[in-house]
Amino acid sequence: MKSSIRTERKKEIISGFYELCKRDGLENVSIAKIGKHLEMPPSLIIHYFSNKRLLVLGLIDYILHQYQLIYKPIILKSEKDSKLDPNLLVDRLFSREWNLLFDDGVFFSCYAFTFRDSTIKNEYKKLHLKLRKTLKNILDKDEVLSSKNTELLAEKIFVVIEGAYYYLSMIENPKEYNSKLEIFKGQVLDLIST
Amino acid sequence: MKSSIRTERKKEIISGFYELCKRDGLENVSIAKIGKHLEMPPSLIIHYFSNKRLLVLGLIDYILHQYQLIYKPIILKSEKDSKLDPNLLVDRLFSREWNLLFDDGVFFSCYAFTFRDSTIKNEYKKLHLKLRKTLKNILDKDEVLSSKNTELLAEKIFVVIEGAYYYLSMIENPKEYNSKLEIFKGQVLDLIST
DNA sequence: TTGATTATTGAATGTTCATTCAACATAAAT
DNA sequence: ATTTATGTTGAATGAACATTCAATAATCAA
Repeated sequence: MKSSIRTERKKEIISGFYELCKRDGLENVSIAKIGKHLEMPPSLIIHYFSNKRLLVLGLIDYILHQYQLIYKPIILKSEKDSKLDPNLLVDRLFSREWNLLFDDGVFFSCYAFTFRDSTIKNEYKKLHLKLRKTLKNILDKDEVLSSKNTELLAEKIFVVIEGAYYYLSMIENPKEYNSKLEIFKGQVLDLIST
Repeated sequence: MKSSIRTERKKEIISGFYELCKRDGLENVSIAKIGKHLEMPPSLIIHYFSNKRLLVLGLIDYILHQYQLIYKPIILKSEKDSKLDPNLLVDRLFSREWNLLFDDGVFFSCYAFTFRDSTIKNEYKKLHLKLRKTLKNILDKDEVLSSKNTELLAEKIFVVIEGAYYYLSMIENPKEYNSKLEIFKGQVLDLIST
């Protein structure tokens, strides 16, 4: 199929774009650089993404997709089990897997676009809403919790996760990282159990 | 004094740089554009900041300084009062003043630099540490709280504030904004009172 | 096999970029 | 008054930029 070449190439370009952003920063990556990195002429990149704005939109799409993947194992786990194990849930919510899925620097650079592009802002919002709903569904499985306001609870848990993500991404020392991590995990467990 | 001209000019340039970042995004601001905006030749900008990296460092310095200003009224208030009023503290911690002090887009663009520049990362960390200490000092004023682990408490409060800042910056609808804000305020009050 | 569509190339476009430089202007120090 | 340091200007540099275009190659549908 011809369209698969197109799809594959687009993926390849975005992935190369992402790698260079990781290395050099979003503001230092040009179409020419991506071309050199992937050994293809810049005109081919323009052929698939007709201008740089669309290329950036493609990158943001990629980042948001990766972002979603963090929650996939949590969803799968909760589908299997009938009962909620709070400790396991919290472990997964705070797993370091996101560090493997996408680079923090690229993430925040993309997030910054949110403030000047309402299309991008809405994509971020849509994703956040979806993730909170997922968490609410997981919480609703628990007999004790389901009698409470799980929507509110999900909101409170999320703000800790997001704060922790921002905060922990600054810390390099593994010991310090883990001690902070335990604090935030405890904070979420307190929310669930009270 | 001659050095005051230098200081004033440097301030003027950073402030113009900041304004353009707000409007066009950090990645779209050039030295030439700043020059046009301030009606001065690009060579004068290079005269004060010898290259673009130093210019960006100047901007980050400015942003971090503004960031700090958010906490100034809280510190002043706590110096005056001998007793802690939790509601007032929370109101001030979540005041919308930061929106006046600096633009979210510029803030996150600068934050993204953290991941590729350890000098910048350390500046951010230093500031965070300082702010947490400030909060701990305020909490220690309270007789009841001072018997608890206020350092831990400050950590937990901060992660909610940082998460809320990230989260709320995406929400434009004032009604939605305020309802979320109340949730997070309540979350911090629960931390203080339990 | 032919014709149409898509993939790929490389050269060319004009613009903007950060930075340098030499010249001149202003103010401070002697 | 003269020297010295700093402020300011505008022109010039070459590199890098996004994007266009015409030409060729590969793949598909008929």
